[in-house]
Amino acid sequence: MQERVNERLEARSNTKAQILSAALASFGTAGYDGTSLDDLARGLGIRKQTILYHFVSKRGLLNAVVDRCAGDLTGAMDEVLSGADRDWERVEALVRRVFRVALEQPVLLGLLREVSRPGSPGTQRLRNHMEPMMARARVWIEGEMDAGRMRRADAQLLLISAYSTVVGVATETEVLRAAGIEPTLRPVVQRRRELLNFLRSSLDPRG
Amino acid sequence: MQERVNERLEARSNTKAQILSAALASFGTAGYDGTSLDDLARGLGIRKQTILYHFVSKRGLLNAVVDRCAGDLTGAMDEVLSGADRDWERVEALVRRVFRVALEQPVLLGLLREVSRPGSPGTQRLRNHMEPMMARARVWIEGEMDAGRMRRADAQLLLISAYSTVVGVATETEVLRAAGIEPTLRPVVQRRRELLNFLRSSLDPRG
DNA sequence: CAGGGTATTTACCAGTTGGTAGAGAGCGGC
DNA sequence: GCCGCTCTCTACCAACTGGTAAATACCCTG
Repeated sequence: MQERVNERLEARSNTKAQILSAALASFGTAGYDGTSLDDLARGLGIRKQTILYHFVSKRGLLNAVVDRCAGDLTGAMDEVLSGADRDWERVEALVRRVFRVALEQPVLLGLLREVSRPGSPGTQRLRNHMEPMMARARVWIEGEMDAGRMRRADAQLLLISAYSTVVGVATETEVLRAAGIEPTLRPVVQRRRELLNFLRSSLDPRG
Repeated sequence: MQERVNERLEARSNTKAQILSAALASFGTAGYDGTSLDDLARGLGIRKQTILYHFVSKRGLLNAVVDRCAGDLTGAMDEVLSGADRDWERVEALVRRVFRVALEQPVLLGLLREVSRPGSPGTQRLRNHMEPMMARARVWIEGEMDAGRMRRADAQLLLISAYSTVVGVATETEVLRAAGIEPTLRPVVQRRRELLNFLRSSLDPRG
């Protein structure tokens, strides 16, 4: 009995999850306006109304996609902020963890890029998700500064710079592909190193 | 008589130029798909068909906008590459000149961002414009390397990294605004400094 | 088997999209 | 005065957009 119920729940979340991941890919590559619900449905072999049944409206679909991505990101950050790493090691772990998400889910970067555009629907929603996490990171960093374990700097500006670097990776990957270069890890790793260097020189008291 | 002709030519290029700059702003902020010709025309107090008369199709309008922006960029780079600066000074002048364009025309950054998206119409056209200039810069840099005036490095990857940084400035400015921070020059200048540091450490033989 | 929730479908719609056809206005040259 | 060129307009359209309403298939429970 319970087994049956699980089966149905799985089936439900299967369709819903498929829509969600297809929408993520489409929003991230073609953009919100460039995504048509009809095309999306056709690609999945279903009817558009099935999408609307699960997500009410196109906007609702975007919200769900943003929620999922923001969850992945804040989840990853949360993991590190609840972990054992301390001081500079924690900053480094944070950066590496976020980059790992980006590498595992390249489409997520595309969405982040799309949704970072001012005036884009979803910007506000993403911000609502990220703000508490950013505030938490900021408070922690400023605490470290007060304790003398990190050099004094504008924490918020630092965070924004880091965020931009991550989103910039998306752009760079695309430019690489446009330039006819097979996307490799190299530039991404280089970006990560640059960011770490920048943060170290700004924060690490030994730096 | 000639005066009259000039008047008419001015009038023509006036309307056309107005459409062009309005389209640049709209494509750069709302995106290509998010831009409606009707809205664009309404904003200019003209009819959509006037736009289509001048640019044949929406795609043609985008092409014209991309052409203009690419012209501004390659023009600026050309200026430096034809200038008197040599060796590392020339690299620095190049970076500063491109950043100046970006600061003078923030909308241009928005378009660059929009058009950098893979699959976006206009990507190919932008590439066609930028490629010769990039190739020229690359050849020059590699020549400097061969002559021992610059340290050996992957010139193409360096150029792409630089390009991404410039486009990243657009993203960053937007993120700043989204974060409620009045956009100032500071982060832009900081990005420029970072890029220059990166290039110097990669290229300058003096370290 | 009857009833009820869940999921997916068909049928339909009003508004908007980019684009075509063609008329008219304003101008200089003959 | 009329022609021809450039420019802008009105009128119209087929295709597509996101979204509503309602029918139907499916499955579990009673």
